[in-house]
Amino acid sequence: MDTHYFQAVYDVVRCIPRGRVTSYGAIADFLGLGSARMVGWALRNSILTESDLPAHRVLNRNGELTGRAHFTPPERMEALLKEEGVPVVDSRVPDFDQRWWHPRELAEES
DNA sequence: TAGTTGACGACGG
DNA sequence: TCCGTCGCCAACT
Repeated sequence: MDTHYFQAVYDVVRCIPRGRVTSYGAIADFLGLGSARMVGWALRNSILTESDLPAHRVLNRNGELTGRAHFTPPERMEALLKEEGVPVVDSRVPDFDQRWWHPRELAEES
């Protein structure tokens, strides 16, 4: 598969700090993909090709774990977040605002 | 080749 | 504030 932008998405996801989360829109915005759905596509594909990717740190803009259905088992996404100290209530991160991380911080660091 | 789908988000009523 | 609709664009059938 020569979809280079998939790799770009993986790179960003891999850089998300432990205990922090981000949204599909933030990644799409940072990479200039134009659509958050592209990020969803990349992440769905990552389940098959990038098993070590911390995809559980990517939520939708409401802080909901909309992608958990693609994990095996689905509870794994929630478990991984809790393991990192991120509270999950009813498939959602209550303090999403405070834990939200924008890829822009990555560019500012380097 | 064309139509449908999808782990989303912004906007208008 | 809540809900429905539309746009985004690549992959799949």
